[in-house]
Amino acid sequence: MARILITSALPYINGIKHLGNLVGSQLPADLHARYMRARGHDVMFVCATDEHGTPAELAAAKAGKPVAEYCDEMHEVQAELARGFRLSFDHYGRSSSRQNRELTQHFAKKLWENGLMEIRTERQMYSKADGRFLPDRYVEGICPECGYERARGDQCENCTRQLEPTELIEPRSAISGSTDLELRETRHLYLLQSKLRDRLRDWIDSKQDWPVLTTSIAKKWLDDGEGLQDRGITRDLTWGVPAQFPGAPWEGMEGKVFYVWFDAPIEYIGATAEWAEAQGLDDAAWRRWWREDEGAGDVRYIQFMGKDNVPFHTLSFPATLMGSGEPWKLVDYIKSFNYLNYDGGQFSTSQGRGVFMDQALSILPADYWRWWLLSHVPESSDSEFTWENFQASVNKDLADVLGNFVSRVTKFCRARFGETVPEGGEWGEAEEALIEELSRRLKAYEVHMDAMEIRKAASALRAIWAAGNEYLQSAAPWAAFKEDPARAAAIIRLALNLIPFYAVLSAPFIPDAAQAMLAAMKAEDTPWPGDVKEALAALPPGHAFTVPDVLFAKISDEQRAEWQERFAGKRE
RNA sequence: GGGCCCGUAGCUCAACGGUCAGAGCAGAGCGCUCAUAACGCUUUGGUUGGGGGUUCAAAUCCCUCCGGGCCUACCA
Repeated sequence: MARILITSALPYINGIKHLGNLVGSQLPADLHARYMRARGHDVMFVCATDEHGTPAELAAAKAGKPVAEYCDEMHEVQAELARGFRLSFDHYGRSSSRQNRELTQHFAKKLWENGLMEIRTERQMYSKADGRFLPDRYVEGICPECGYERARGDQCENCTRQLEPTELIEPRSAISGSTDLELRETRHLYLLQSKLRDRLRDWIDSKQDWPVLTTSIAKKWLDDGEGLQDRGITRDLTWGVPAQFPGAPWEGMEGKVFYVWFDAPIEYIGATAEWAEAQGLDDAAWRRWWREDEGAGDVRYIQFMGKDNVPFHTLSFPATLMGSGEPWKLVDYIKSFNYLNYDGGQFSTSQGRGVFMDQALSILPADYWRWWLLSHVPESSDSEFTWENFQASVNKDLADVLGNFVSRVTKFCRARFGETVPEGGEWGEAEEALIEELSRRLKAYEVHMDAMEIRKAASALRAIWAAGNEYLQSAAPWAAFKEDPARAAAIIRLALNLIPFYAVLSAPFIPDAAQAMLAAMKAEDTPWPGDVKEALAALPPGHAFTVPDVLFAKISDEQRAEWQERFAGKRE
């Protein structure tokens, strides 16, 4: 039994996420966690809401609430949606937790002691009307290059030129519109990543099995221009982890907080600590997942994230862990994803274009979305959601191939033999051939699932479902029943046994339907199949079952058209 | 400006430089009738964005053009 630590990129607290966000980290992470648990491994799967930073403060202000209260509410909303999508976190934490605050300050202390931080003075735009320093992109003005009137302080969207906020003509606050801005000096802690460049490069170079998408982004940052840059890791905000610790030697850091990108990944550890507390366990329980000197030596750590998150996970966070000088567990494998597009364009939170997690669950059960999203996950390049494709995939794969298989088998048996597994008859060549085929396909499925090749795994799973229909068609129990009822009984006994077999294999993708299949067959304790032949004899003659309700209803053309219209843009 | 990625059948996607470029869906034909008008079998369909080059051999490597996307470190 292996020990596997799985983390998904943290969803930002600010608002409900769309399906592109879901499929880019949390959903594939859940698939892997469920699969590994099913294979008997010891899994720790954590995620959390990422709650600090300027956007959270602004969103709270817009909602007219104190930021802490806003985060309390939004955390619960996101946690509920995660449950709705059946994301099987061992713990869904919060980056604003006590545990994360303590860990973040601990790492800062160690980095300072190890000479990897320093205080630098810089000048930054301050808005008197807003009473806050403005991050570059929160300063707007006229682009000095092209005259575009809504250029941001980091870059002009129109001509793509990179800018400094001070270059903008008639600069104003993007928050209030106020033009009462001034440059003020402010002091910040910098993480001296440049000192860790060689260690980071050696570490990246040792990861031969990482996808190019991951290593190329990391190397770009390591080698581009003057190489890896030092990063400011504090901000002039009130909401966040105070840039302090007892006895901190940082004069002038009072009232400042750590930058959200510094404390957010530390919350992976924090969430595990929160888990221990919630379970009533001591610190050793979580440290055995994270400290190589306290039991994490045999842990395999896998991170799931969108490609935009890669630099922080290949460089910044490892720099924090390495720089501490303590034996913290570094990631072993990073599974990163491209983007999911929506019907010819991008998902857009601001324009309400695309389907958001709450909306998705309001129109269809989680399994429909899970199946489509996972079987089309953007692994090798950006992929595309269209309603036509969604409807076709769900109707064909889930309703026709799998759902209808369960229906035809259970109903045939009920009509001819009653609601118990029939006895009599022998397995012959057709059954041996099926077992051989399923053994081969199961092996392929496991190989792809182990390798996190999700689309290939989905395809292999579908082929396993289809094999049941092929078998039934050629064995034709309805014809055999007229001549040789015992033969029909043998066929149906095998077909009934395929249902729990399918349920167990499918559970990582479609957990609710799998549960319904197992419940109908009264076989909730079915384990992952070792030997296919044995697995298909698990339900003995005389075993009672029930005919389940329709597992997957089809999506009609009318529904598809309505949803297509409803989610085209401009969310109310 | 710099860097990276992508472009393959009507659609969504596969293919270590090496058998006639594959699969699912859609389309066509046949079969079956247990089932959610479901299932099975057969089948149509591609000058791999254009052009050039390297090679015994190119979807794959190189150059170039066209089209689309991403990143560029203070949104996260």
